[in-house]
Amino acid sequence: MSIQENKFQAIISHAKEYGFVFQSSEIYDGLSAVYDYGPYGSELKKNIRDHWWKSMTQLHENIVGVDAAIFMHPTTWKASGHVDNFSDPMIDNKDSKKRYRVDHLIEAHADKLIEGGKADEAKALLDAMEQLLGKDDYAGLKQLIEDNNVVCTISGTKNWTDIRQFNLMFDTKLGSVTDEADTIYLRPETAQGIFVNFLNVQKTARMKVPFGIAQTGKAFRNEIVARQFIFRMREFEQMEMQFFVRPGTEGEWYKYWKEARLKWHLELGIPQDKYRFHDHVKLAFYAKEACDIEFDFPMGFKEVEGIHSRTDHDLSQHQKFSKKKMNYFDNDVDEATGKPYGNYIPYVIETSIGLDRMFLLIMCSAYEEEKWAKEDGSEDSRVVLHIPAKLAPNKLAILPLLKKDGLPEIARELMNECKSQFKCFYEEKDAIGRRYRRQDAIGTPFCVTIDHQTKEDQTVTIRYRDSMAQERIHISKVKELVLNAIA
RNA sequence: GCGGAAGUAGCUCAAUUGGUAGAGCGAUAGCCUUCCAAGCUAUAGGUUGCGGGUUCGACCCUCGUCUUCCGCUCCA
Repeated sequence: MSIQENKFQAIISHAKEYGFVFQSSEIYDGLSAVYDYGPYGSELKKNIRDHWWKSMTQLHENIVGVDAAIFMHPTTWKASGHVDNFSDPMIDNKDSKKRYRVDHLIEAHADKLIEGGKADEAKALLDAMEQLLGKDDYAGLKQLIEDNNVVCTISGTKNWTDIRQFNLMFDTKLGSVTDEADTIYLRPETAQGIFVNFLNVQKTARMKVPFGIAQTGKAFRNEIVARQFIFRMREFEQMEMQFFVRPGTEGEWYKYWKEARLKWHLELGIPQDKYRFHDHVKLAFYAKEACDIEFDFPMGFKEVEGIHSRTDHDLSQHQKFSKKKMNYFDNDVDEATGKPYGNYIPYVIETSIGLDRMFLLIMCSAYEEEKWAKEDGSEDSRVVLHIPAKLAPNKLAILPLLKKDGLPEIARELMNECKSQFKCFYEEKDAIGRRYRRQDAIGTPFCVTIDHQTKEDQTVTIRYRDSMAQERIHISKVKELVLNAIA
């Protein structure tokens, strides 16, 4: 195992040990690829979400939010393409370990038959396949594969597993009487909740193109292999913003958001060399341009965020399936014609970031094991999370040096003054150094210590997490100092 | 999903060819302490992942199962 993988394991252990992330339902042996956030994890996650939300909606006058339901009308997913594109029967060859889509496998075999001059057999095979696929008869399909001696191109054997359905989407029943219930899906992406509300939002918030709609929320995907901790989960949270633009301007807006989103990451103080763009070469059929922002995780560069130029595909699809006009009337004057741009379906630039991946990014970026020599020559060490102050679960730890002589009372006063402004942590137990270490381990950027001198001149020691430096400041300056750091 | 490895206290690990589990750290409650972990005392915490089998007796042998890790496979 490499050093990098060891570091990843250490981060996962640390996340559990200090109440950031637990495996779901751990007392029942866990649920694969599902995780829970603990006390500090839920704070950090909320802080990341809030920071993103604020940077989108508060700092952009032309972006507003929605909070669409997880349940959506089933037709939504027909329109989006998720029903048809992500529910394929799959089969594995046990010898080569290669997995095939059943239809691809049989079609490839039919092609070979045609090459061999057996067009009739090929047609019969494909017809039989269509029939069985239509009935979802997997046993029949497997029989068909075996009867026709379909072999794996790699191993050359026909040692097949049973056919399994791969469904990207989870389904459930709406309605209390199951018999009469319709199948509905847990959304596999939040974006469609924005698209179906496009006109509601545009009209009620009186938005003019170009404008954006932001949303954070849970999404659900059945992953074939879901590993790597919270990087790939079955239940996860997205932070998406769909930006609606006039057709023809999508290129410049794509460029704008590509730069703006990277800037958002860098402003958190994370080094630029940990990031890179990955421009998609193979584009989805509806996309004009697409790229990922990748981060250098311990397991390599991986996607954190995607920026996609999606044309008018989604809105057009919803117009087609819902039979409701998705037009926007643009009153701005086109200089070329001297007339308003008029009616059109806007094009969309999407920015989509995984909240859980951003959480992992922060943890990986922040985690450090430090070692140094003390004055007496012995070795000292600590584990510290250099979480950006504005995202840290606790902002300030308030620590009376001794739990007597009136020091706790002064500390409590400071606590009461600060706790409505930002998250504080109070502790009077154990040696001061140990208390500092505990706060380092959960990423608290500031500790303040109240001692006897505080009683004389109202100064306290403020201790900085990253440098471990200490300085004395007046107790009345503490709140301001922290507020400035997290603004 | 396939193959390999592993599962003992919150964590890291012990337990002599099978004789019904211990330590350190951590936690909690005190004590002592005037500014960077590892001072003192006490307490809590384990049907040895779970379920069968062999045996007088299983943490140890065996089968199944679950979970995790590694490799492969899949991934709008």
